[in-house]
Amino acid sequence: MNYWLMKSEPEAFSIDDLHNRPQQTEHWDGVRNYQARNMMRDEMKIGDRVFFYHSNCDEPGIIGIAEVARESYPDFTAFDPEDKHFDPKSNPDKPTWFMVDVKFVKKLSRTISLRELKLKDELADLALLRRGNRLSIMPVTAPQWDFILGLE
DNA sequence: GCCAACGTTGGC
DNA sequence: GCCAACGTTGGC
Repeated sequence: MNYWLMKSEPEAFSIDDLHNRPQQTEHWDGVRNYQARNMMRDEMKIGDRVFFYHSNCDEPGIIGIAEVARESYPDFTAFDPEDKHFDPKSNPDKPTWFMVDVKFVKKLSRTISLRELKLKDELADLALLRRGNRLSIMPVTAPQWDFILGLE
């Protein structure tokens, strides 16, 4: 099993939004970065665990846990000219962009803030904390995952 | 292939 | 709102 961290701006899509979806599941559309796409397309497997991270908000940090509920398939929002994430260069016969479905698992008892994560020597190599990392999807190692859960 | 200009992310 | 750190685009 692999572990991941996925960022979302709560004003756009929060963990409560995920919780309120039918089957508590939603497709993770709109990723338009090749590194993040490759992780979804090639590496994210059913049952993989995901830290749900709220970015661009009052208290950026890990707010809950989700899991991969469906493995990669074409991100259809790329084909819709009305969609914010429309990509005129992508086409359904040879899709450029992929997504997975994620399912709500639980909210943490408290937000583990970015500020707190930065203080921990054990997380020095966490992708989230590496300088300048703006990827919206990042891998988490098993030891990092366990350590972070231990902070709750 | 180089690189300047531009757009986006996201913490602060 | 500011701005650093990117990734992308496009002229050459």
